[in-house]
Amino acid sequence: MTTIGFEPHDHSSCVADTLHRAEAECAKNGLRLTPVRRRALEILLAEHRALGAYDLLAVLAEEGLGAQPPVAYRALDFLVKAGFAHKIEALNAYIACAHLGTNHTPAFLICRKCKSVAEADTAPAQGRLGDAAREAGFKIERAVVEAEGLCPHCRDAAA
Amino acid sequence: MTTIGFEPHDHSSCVADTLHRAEAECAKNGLRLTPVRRRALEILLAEHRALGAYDLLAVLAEEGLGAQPPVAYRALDFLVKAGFAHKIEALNAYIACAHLGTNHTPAFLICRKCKSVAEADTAPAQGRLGDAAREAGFKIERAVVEAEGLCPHCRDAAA
DNA sequence: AGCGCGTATGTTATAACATATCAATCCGAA
DNA sequence: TTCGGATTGATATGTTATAACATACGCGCT
Repeated sequence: MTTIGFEPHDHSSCVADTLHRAEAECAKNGLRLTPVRRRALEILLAEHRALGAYDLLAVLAEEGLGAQPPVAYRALDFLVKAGFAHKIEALNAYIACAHLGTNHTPAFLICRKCKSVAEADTAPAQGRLGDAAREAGFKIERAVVEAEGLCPHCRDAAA
Repeated sequence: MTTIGFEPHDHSSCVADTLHRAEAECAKNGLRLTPVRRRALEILLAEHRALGAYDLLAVLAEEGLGAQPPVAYRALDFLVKAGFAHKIEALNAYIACAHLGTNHTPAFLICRKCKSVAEADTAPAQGRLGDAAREAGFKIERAVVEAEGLCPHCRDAAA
């Protein structure tokens, strides 16, 4: 699976594509992509960066889609549960899923300079972490894998 | 490297041992293990669980070692920077390092039931995550690897 | 001793992130 | 069409983290 986020790409189609997939998923699973939820996903999709709940809320509020924290948190909760977005624990922030539709365990590469975030896929439970867990008798249900550092662009700029 | 946290072990020596190593590290590197810092480390060491900054603060406050948030955050900041403690991002909480002195990239196994946390070591930058990063041209500086699930004990209890 | 400097602490206030609760409303299924 | 679950609206509050500024302490220097 490719790592999406740092490479140049056709972003408008990347956005439209994800929205379509999300709609299809909802139709299939009886979920409702309501206006707030849909708009929240669009806002997250607008950038390959993580947005804080209150950043999202600010945009929604401007558009009259709700002004209180629960509005943003409910929308984010829905998107995360549906697999349309992920929470970046190291940033307490949220990002649209870049691999929507594929069954995946996300891993993130977070640039500390420009704040862009790429979503890779590393199946951590099958690697060394899985080995360590097996050895300890631990049953992994969810894995958080986040790497912080410099993206290709900022790395070149620093050199 | 072994995974410390779930197995029965001589905890009082595990605590004393870590404190000694921390003192040695400080002496070697010109760091100061002041009363608040030392006590904070002891408090974290008391359990193989993660404590919130305010949990730590409550204990420190009881003992007259400071009553305001910055006291706890400064102590935690020192311990983390010195490598004596780690932050568990998925819990917004802190835990004493179980492998103090060894040069390591920690990975955590977090039991969602009993909240115990084991520290493993998986060198994630050399596994699949490292491969993905290399492929993307990303330079990893820090990696957060945290698995949530059931520890051996709670797993057995559930079955 | 007195001074200068850097580290650590004390204290207030506030920023940033997140959830509880309860009432009102929507919308599909029976 | 009415019931019930899902969604939204709104207020309040809980939790985690940091900004900002003042003060105290340790230590080398003269």
